[in-house]
Amino acid sequence: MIRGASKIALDTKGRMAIPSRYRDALTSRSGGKLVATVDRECLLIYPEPDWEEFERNLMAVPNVNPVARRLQQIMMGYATDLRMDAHGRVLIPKELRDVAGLGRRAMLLGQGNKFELWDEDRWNAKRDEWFAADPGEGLDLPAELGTLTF
Amino acid sequence: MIRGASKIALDTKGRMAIPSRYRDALTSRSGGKLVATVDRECLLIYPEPDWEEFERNLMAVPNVNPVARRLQQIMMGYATDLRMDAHGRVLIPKELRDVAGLGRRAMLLGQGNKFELWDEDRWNAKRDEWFAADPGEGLDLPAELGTLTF
DNA sequence: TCGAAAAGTGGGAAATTGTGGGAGAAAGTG
DNA sequence: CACTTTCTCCCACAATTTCCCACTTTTCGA
Repeated sequence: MIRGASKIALDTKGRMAIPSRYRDALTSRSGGKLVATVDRECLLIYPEPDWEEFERNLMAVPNVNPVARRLQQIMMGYATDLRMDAHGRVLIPKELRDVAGLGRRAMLLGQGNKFELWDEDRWNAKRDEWFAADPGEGLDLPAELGTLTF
Repeated sequence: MIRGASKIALDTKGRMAIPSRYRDALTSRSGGKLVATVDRECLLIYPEPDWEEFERNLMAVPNVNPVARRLQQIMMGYATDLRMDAHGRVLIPKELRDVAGLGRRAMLLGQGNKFELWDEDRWNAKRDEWFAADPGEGLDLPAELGTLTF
């Protein structure tokens, strides 16, 4: 499982060094091939096989529903192949950086089968907002959460 | 079961010595492999197998629910593998120290299947606040607490 | 109460990882 | 077709991590 947080820098060309602790796993899983796409506030970066699986599920959703259709358009539309270079870096295309508001300082978060890439300031704000929120606030917890023990 | 409180120091590199009374147990349980993540005000440090179990439960929660999604993002996103060195120390990554406000003096608390790691000042303040609070304040005790006898 | 062993702490230095930037190749544009 | 922009492949330096050794403090037994 991919996990862990790393503070990283995007250089002026938009390149990002994948933290070395992930590199071997990514190389053996997909030969270093990754797919990036956009989410609401950040980018998602999948090892290629995991993306393909998600893509199949995404496109299988009947798209007469306008919400489903738009999700497909955005996630598929922005999905871009990435390849690690010799130093373990990938180039994040400008189009994706713009959508996610990615500046020079970024945060890479492991999320099981994928990474999330956030602009650092945006992520910190989001996290603080969550921590500051009243714990009782989340009224509509899914049933599964009620039984979750830390 | 992991229990007990220890006052410990983080050195300038962010290393923390695991109290020796835990080391044998941790070594035999997981080869000294640990996973640290963040909670609201402190860090949580699990033996790797215990983390993996929690992780499975956490990621099994459907993440269309925004509360569940954010919990996953933060706990999974910050979950970082640690390894004890030859002296029984682990390096707490800067990203985690920053979130938990960990300075030089810290408090390590056994919590059954995991440790909590607090900045000492923050812990003392929290503890005093908790002791000072009106005992009847927590009105909606879960049923399980009602049957608990000290 | 002393001495030895264990535990806790600090820091040097090599190895690894992260970051920046040059220059040629390729692609897009008028 | 000439020109600009973007992409790749390098090399070089900076920062971090890891490994090691040394010293101080505490614990425990004789």
